[in-house]
Amino acid sequence: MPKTAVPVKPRVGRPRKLPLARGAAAAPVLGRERILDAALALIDAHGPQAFNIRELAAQLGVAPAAIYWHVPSRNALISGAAARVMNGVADDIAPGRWQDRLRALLHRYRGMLQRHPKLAPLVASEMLGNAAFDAVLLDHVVRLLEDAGFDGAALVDAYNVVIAAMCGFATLELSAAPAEDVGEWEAACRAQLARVDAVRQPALARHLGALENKAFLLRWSSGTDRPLGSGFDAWTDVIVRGLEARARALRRAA
Amino acid sequence: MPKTAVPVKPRVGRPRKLPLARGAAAAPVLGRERILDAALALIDAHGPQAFNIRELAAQLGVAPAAIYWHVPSRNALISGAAARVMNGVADDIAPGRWQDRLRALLHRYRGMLQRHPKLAPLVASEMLGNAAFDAVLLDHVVRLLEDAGFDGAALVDAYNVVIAAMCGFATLELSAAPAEDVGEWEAACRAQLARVDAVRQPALARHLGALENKAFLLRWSSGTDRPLGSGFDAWTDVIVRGLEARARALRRAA
DNA sequence: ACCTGAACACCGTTCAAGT
DNA sequence: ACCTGAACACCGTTCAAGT
Repeated sequence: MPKTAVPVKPRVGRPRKLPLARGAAAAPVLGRERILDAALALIDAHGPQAFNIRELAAQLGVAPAAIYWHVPSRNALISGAAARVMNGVADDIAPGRWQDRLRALLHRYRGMLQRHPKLAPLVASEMLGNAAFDAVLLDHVVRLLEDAGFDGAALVDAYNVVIAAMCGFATLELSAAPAEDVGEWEAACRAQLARVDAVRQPALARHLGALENKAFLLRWSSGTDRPLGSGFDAWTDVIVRGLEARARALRRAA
Repeated sequence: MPKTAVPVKPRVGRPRKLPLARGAAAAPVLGRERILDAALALIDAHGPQAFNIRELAAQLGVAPAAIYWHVPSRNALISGAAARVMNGVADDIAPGRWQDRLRALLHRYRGMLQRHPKLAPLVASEMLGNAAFDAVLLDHVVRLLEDAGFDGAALVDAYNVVIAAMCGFATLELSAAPAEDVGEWEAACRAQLARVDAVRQPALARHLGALENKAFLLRWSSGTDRPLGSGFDAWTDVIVRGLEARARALRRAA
């Protein structure tokens, strides 16, 4: 939501840190790092929708306009906070079979989202919107796909599969319900469940008891309250087995 | 971003359509349907971030406040528009092997997002946030999983896998880059690519040419301009093969 | 270099009042 | 029942001015 007071305006841009004049030390009370830390804390607490610069400034004991000397926009703050969370997902992944490394990667990503669930609906889009990707992560992915036997165009496709697999399940699992009304939301979900027609949706009706509050679109608790652990294990299992089978099939065709 | 003028206020609620008094026909110029149509058109055009009620009202030739007689909030408008897009994804899926039906489902969902790419970053979260799920879709999913041999808790897990698979790839593929600056964005991406270190990220560097602008996190064109068709085919292939293999493994263990 | 005060141009939402 | 006018309480962002 870009609301510009004056539509036509030169960009702000990051200030380049000039070396301090010797002796004259102007204590930099704010600084980009401190701002991003505080922004991440606020977003973790109330979600990106409710995040606003005036509260951030108050939290930092500073005038709202001060933020803009270090960061060009609210969006950049959200992206920056998301990037800070993303970085390091792929560090310290133990060597081993490519299957195990892939599983470790998926678990790492999910763990990161579990620590920052409010970011779940954003990370996918922010990941793309962020030119600052984690090169270590991508190198890991490419290497494990080489080990799996992919190459050339097939490796590119498999790479996209892995990235999508990384984001896919965890994002859905941890995206929270609308925080507006708690009980009202649960009631609406239960009402929908009760409306399932055993005649028109027989298969669904058969398994409704098992699915209730444990399945996407049929649950009201979020992934933070009720983790879908076995579902996530199934997810990694399907991805790994699928990549194995596809690699075999491609090798056979070649 | 709930900004309430008066924080404590009773809810608005949907108006119940009373039968018109005979003769006295007050032409209902607005109506929930017409509003949602216009809202969807605006969101398709400029994205959910830029969507605002005042423009919607202007588009409908009406005062902004008039909207609130039919719809309780801006969020409800976005959810409603998203729901309208979602509905019917699973209609007219041809009978056949469960593998083919699953593939058809994934293609349907992607096709829907391709027609409404601006909704891509939302649909996942709106799907969850929306108590009005598409029962036909869910019944389809459960039925094909029964046919694949899943049952009980394993079926619940597999169900979650299928839903995540449906949203996973297409959402990433069609989530657009920040619309702010076009060329600047591409330049930033290219700069990142150039910064990949052949020594520290050797595997990534080896395939960088093939990945450039064709892979998640390494592309600047969106899925609307450059569809990742072969990547999506790989995705469905991996999911189907993975589910096949998992079903076999579970059967063997039982 | 870094921050403040005050303003501008927007918002979503409400409320009384009209018809 | 349905819509308008006008207001309220917020926003992000800018700009001149301070230090």
